[in-house]
Amino acid sequence: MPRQRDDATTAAPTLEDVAARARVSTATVSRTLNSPTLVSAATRARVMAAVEALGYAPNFGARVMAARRTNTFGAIIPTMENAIFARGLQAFQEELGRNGITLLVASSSYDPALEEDQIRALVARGADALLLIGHDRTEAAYDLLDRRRIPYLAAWVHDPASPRLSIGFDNRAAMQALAEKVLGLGHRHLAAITAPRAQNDRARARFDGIGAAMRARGQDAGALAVEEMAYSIENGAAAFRRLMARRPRPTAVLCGNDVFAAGALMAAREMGLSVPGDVSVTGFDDIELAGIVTPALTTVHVPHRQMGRRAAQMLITLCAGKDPGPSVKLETSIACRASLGPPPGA
Amino acid sequence: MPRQRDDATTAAPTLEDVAARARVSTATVSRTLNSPTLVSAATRARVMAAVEALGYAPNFGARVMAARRTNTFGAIIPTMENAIFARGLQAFQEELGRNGITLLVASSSYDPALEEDQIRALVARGADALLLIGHDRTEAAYDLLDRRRIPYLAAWVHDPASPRLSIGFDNRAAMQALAEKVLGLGHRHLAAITAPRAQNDRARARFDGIGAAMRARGQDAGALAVEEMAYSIENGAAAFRRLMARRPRPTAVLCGNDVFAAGALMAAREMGLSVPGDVSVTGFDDIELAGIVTPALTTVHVPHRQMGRRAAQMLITLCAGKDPGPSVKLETSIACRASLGPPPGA
DNA sequence: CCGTCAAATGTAAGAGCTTACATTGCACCA
DNA sequence: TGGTGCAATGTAAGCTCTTACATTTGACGG
Repeated sequence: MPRQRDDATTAAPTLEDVAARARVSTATVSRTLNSPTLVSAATRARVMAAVEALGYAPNFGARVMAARRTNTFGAIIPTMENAIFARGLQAFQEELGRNGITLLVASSSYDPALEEDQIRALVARGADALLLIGHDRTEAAYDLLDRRRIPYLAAWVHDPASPRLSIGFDNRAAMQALAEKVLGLGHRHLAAITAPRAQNDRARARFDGIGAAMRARGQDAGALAVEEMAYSIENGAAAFRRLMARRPRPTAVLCGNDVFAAGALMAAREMGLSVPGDVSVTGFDDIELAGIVTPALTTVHVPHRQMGRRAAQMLITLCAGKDPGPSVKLETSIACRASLGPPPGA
Repeated sequence: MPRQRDDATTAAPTLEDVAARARVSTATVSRTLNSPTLVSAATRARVMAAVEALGYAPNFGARVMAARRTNTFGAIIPTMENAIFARGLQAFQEELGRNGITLLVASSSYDPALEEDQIRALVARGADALLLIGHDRTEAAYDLLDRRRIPYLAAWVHDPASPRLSIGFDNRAAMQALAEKVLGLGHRHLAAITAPRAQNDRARARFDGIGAAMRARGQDAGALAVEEMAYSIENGAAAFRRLMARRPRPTAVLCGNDVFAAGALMAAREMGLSVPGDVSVTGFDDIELAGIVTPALTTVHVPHRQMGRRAAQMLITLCAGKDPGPSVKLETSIACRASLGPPPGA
């Protein structure tokens, strides 16, 4: 079983190499690395010296196979391109780090099939638990997760109707509150820019929130002007231009997230429209961007960092086989900034 | 932890389980999955049915151990919090995806010790190659990489003086060109907001570029007002405020990246300063943000996507044992937008 | 009708680690 | 001085795959 020495410079050193050099058994080396207290100080020093000298790093695959756990969590987010998930994920990672857990991140491009692939990849890599976004995914994905008993948690959502564990906020109610505020200012011609709703429960919920607010005021929700596109600044700008061409022209554009809203603001500037003088614009998520653009965005503030940190804690609890408690509903608030005002002539 | 071995319904199905169900040997199952052409159609169908029925997914660790390669690349970026690396990384991932390679991402928080840990983690996980940012890292990190013969590539830099393979641009020359443009407009009191230079060659190079431009014009580079902080909007704003308190008050603030510049713009607005009327602000990187803020940022445009894509290609070539060619120098340009103008009274 | 050869499949040896269990050695006490 | 018990260490059995090599099967030419 000893490896050939002729390629010793290329091949990674193994436990056995370290053991040989430190003149102990492989078990002792393993213990030195994983449960130092079981090893005498003298031996420990000898082993560490050998590790150092050889530049040894344990082979992860082998370790996983033998130990049957990885101390690795996975997260699959829809996109890394914009900052929607950045802050939450950062907090998630920090909390995991404090607990000695490594985070692997993959992105699904808002594509359920791709997400399923990524879940499979992460599971195969031995992720002990997964953080996912929202509840919308393929049956096969849920199947895999349940079958393998992989603990997982849906973040960025709180849907009382779902039996699945989640941490997040009520996207629908939050958007409804914002829409009610807009309506309360006297706006009668609303428009929405939403992400494709078919496979995105957050987008769907947010959109529905607008309709709910309109109906609550006795308005016809069917009168809402809608543009549906993938999240991006460019798309937000394009959608805004099209909305401004409609008649009656909307006096308030409610965007599915801040990225859209930033695009809308850009388009407005290009078109020479004043915000909120000619038209109001609102966002959702309160990412950093929201405070930077001019005018600053009125948007739904989401407790990103808190969500990330608590998600980590819940998942760790779950992994330990303990009860993480029920799904967590976080509170959102409306960040009132300059982009929202009364309709023109009001 | 989660999976106990005596619980058949919980344990992940193994190759052996699939083999038993399909009434073939484990070798045949493995071949069906990895080299389907070696297996007859009938057998293949039987095996696939078993795979399906059992929800089998190969154990990555075991596969790596046996096959000694992972088709996984790793990337370690300094931060995920802002979008500096997002676009390049996305392109990198897309190109890898086209080649059947999975990307694992980790972030180092601009901390070399942490980066070293992350390198170790990724290498242990069997990353076939690594994408790193810049050339500044610990000796130990380079040691590990060289020892294990892990192909790696430094991106976001092109330092002719470094023998190490890289793809990127000349940060120094790019910033120098921008600074010369600023000076050409008549500015005489420059200020800089830079990231900590000690362990960040890009920040250092950019900063040095400003000094070079000043000297080239016969100015005293020592007169440059400097603020050094970690990249963040908040810090950019704070640094800007402090710079505006200096006398003589700078008429142009050159920021180490667009995030700082966005912060500076915010602070200027709060202070009632007009940009570029009272003070000009420039950025670096030309991330999406640059076009969104008001006024839009004059900044150094970087070909993010091209860099990401070509980085992937080079790394793949390197992994195949072929010659990736020399380090690649990409061209930057100056994106002239509204935030830069002549100094007041000029 | 047999030998040959290729295609299809099987057998079994690792790959590097963890850990249950076994062994050793030594201090301490009766 | 022999027995006890514990701390330190060793032994070796897996963990789940891939693949070199071995075997089986059947078509086909002579």
